[in-house]
Amino acid sequence: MKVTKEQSTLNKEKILVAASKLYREHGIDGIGIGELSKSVGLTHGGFYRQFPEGKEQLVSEAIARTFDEYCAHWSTKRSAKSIVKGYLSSEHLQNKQDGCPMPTLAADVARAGGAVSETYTDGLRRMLTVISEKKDGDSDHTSEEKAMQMMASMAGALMIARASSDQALAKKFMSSVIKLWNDDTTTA
Amino acid sequence: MKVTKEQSTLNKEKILVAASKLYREHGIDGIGIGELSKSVGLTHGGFYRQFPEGKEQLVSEAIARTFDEYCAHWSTKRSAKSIVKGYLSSEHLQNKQDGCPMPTLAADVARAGGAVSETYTDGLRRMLTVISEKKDGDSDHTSEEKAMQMMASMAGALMIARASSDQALAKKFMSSVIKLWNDDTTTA
DNA sequence: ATTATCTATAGATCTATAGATAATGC
DNA sequence: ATTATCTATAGATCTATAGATAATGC
Repeated sequence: MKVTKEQSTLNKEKILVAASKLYREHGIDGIGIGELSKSVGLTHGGFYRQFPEGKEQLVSEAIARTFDEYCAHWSTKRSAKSIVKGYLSSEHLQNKQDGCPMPTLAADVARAGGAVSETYTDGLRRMLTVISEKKDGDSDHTSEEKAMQMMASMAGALMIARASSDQALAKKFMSSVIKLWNDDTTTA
Repeated sequence: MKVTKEQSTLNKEKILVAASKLYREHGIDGIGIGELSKSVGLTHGGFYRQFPEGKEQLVSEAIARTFDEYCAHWSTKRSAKSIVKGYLSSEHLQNKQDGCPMPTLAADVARAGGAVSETYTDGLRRMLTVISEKKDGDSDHTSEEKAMQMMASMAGALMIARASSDQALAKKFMSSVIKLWNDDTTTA
């Protein structure tokens, strides 16, 4: 039953990766410790050795991982505009589990508060930093204010689009925000 | 035990009003039939006569009510800009239970799908209509595209602000979007 | 007689813990 | 000897249903 320390670390990794995806897909309350453990081939009893503080610890660590991953994805993009275009794509619309943690988890985090909210806030700051390092018009960086406007409008549009049962309406919300930043001429 | 038909209708109203508020505050999975019934002084057994199709019916009807209420609130505002200002206020930030159903419920609805998503989509369309009837610069109405951009950016900013444990960061997200629409000079 | 509500309960969850097990790592 | 995991279980939920109750409304 006992496994090597290396395997044990690997098991914790597997739990975090699975949690990160499953929380984005089904919400923080949508997945229990039992189902999560089973999804990586473990039982739920052993979970509490890996996460002695229980579910809140798991959620915090999984959210930190999710922002790591998502910031790394943005880092590969050349400009803020290309981030917006990729964000508001039908690929991202249909794929919650590997997508941005804002439209999927922000409401859950607002309800959870505590350590979860602090980890999340740290992730938001990291996302802002990534955008602010992108070029914007003449400037070699994007202002914090504009980065915030972009994040809010992208996250809102994708979240609304996912809630809509009307695909045409969903696409209109997404393309309206793409257009907002394509037609934009300010360099704040 | 049996009450008058009038009282019975009133009881259903009370359940819907309570559900509308509690869902915005705690999420759709955050309140059970038992707790909801108790909050209006009923037991959960009688719930299924009022809502024969169960929780999904309740959620759909409660969401329709929420949009009714929220659209009525917007209708009292003079301009699209005044809607934005009221939306991104600390009052709205702190008061989920009477606030807009986009930042609180859109992610839950995306997960729920089905009839809930259809009711929600209808509500989104009604919100668009209310904004589009507001003046915008020279024009006596606001374009659908601009209404969508406003809704997405407002909903995103408020949702992110509520998830943030840093109040200063929360306010910055909100004021960035207020500024986006105050500095705006286009009339699409 | 009809029916709105209540009581009681079934069957599935959920988080968390206790103690057993068995392999690692000293 | 230590410890990562498993088994079993406690105690709280959750949605939903069956049948009892008692007041309405014919």
